[in-house]
Amino acid sequence: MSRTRLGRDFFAREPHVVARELLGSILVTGDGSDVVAVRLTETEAYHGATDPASHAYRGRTARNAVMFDEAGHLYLYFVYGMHWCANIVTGPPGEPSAVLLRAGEVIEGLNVARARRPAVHRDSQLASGPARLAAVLGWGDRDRALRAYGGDLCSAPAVAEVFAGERGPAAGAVAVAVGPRVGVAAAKDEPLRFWIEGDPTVSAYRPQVRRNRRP
DNA sequence: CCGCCGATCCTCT
DNA sequence: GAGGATCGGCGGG
Repeated sequence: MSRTRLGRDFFAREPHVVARELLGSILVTGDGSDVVAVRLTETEAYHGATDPASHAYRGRTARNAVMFDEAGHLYLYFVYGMHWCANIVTGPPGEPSAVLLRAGEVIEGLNVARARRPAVHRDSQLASGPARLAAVLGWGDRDRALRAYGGDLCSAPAVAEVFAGERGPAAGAVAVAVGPRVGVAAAKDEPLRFWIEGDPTVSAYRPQVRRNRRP
């Protein structure tokens, strides 16, 4: 079966538009016996320099430089000292916007995915969260992530391998739900998180909580 | 099922 | 120094 690859034009639009239309599309990594394909079921939009929750809010740095680059680039962001999250740069051109890939359904390479997520009991939980999704795709630890990007995580080399899906909102096949983003303290009530209504692979909602650290 | 908590480390203040 | 775009384990109801 041949799949239509999403190109730069698809990604070079407002992040909330891309985030919504990305639902149901298929992200593929690996080759040969390593192939894993995920149908995206949950995304979040980050609106460039005007969005206080965006990593580009305080201007360009070495770490967020890729967000100022061309739309379509997939990059990994290291969070909480141990997890990686996959994002795709979006437009409009000149604005450092991005879409965070929050969850998906593994539709190819189930055994590879299970091996990368040994603690999981139900397949619907394999990629039901941004760091879980990244792990399933092979970017769950530092070595793998570095290998995937040739040592420079902040400048992904190419347009992400994302293909149009048949079970997405574009085909009218699913209902899209919208709500607040997860895990962000700033602008936390903005409805910029999109997911496929009723899909079991969507992550459980965890409202942002501020916690005291140990003394 | 729900809520709390520790782990872990890099970046920017 | 502080504080994350998180996850999984544990304890209680």
